Amino acid sequence: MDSKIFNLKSKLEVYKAMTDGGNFADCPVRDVIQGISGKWSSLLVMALAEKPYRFGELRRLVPDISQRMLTQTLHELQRDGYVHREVFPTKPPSVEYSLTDLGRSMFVPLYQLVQWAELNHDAVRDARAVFDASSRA
Amino acid sequence: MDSKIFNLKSKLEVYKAMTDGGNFADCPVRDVIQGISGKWSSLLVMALAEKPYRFGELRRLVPDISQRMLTQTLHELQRDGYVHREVFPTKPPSVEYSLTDLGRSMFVPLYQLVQWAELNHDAVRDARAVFDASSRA
DNA sequence: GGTATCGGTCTCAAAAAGAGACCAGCGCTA
DNA sequence: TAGCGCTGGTCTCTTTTTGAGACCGATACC
Repeated sequence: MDSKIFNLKSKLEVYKAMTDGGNFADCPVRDVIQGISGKWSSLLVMALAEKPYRFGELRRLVPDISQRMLTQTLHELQRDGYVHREVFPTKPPSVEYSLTDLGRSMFVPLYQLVQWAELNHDAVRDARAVFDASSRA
Repeated sequence: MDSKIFNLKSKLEVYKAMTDGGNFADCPVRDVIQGISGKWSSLLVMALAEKPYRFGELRRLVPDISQRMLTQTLHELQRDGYVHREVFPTKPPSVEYSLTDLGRSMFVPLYQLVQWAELNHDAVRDARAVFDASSRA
């Protein structure tokens, strides 16, 4: 455990949490963050924050997700406790996905980040344009 | 453009923003979110929020990132305008990475999310344990 | 002359994701 | 009654992404 992070006397307690006091690999905060930073996770949470959706509805709502990844991402979100899955015994059976209390709680800071993205996507797009122009030169 | 999202009359403006009014594939907000939701992006931003770091320092600070992914992720963060890369003409040349104003601005909501993760990783761990136990049964 | 540091790139293998066929069970319709 | 579609998935195959590690030139140190 010869990590440098303790010697730095960082004032960012959360950063220390994210590194588990020097242990970057098996860190709980990184574990949680990586669970919600998947390619489709945040989008599905944003969708389900509005109202519960059924499997097929989500598939039509997000046309560019494969059925395989929709199943898998919902499964992960359910495993981590963000999403509740309920099967209704209709014919054919329908499955409804909804946010749990934990999911709604996580939605609050996620919403902040998405708001930031909405306010700043022009800046990011401009930065990319500048970068691409200067690297072509 | 026969998306269902407009018919839903969602009250979540940000969700509409994330879906670009029904266009899920080419949406600016999704574009920005996906740029910062990579496996290593948030961790590197958290590290650089503390202070600037050099390439080798980051590599030692995050031992489980490959040199290839460190290069690539820093490159993407620089392209999106979050990170500034400065080369110092020492022998051998050293390269310092630091957050830009845009990066520090994005750090604010990211920090909120990481704080949430720190406060709730027990709940997530418990949810996983319950889920795994019930799926083995 | 050998070895180490710097910040990378290159190649190859492994893992993850995407595309699309396929499934059972039921309702509808021709 | 034969066909077709809808449900929520799984299975297989291909393509993309990631990881592991060798290699690089220039320089400093011993």
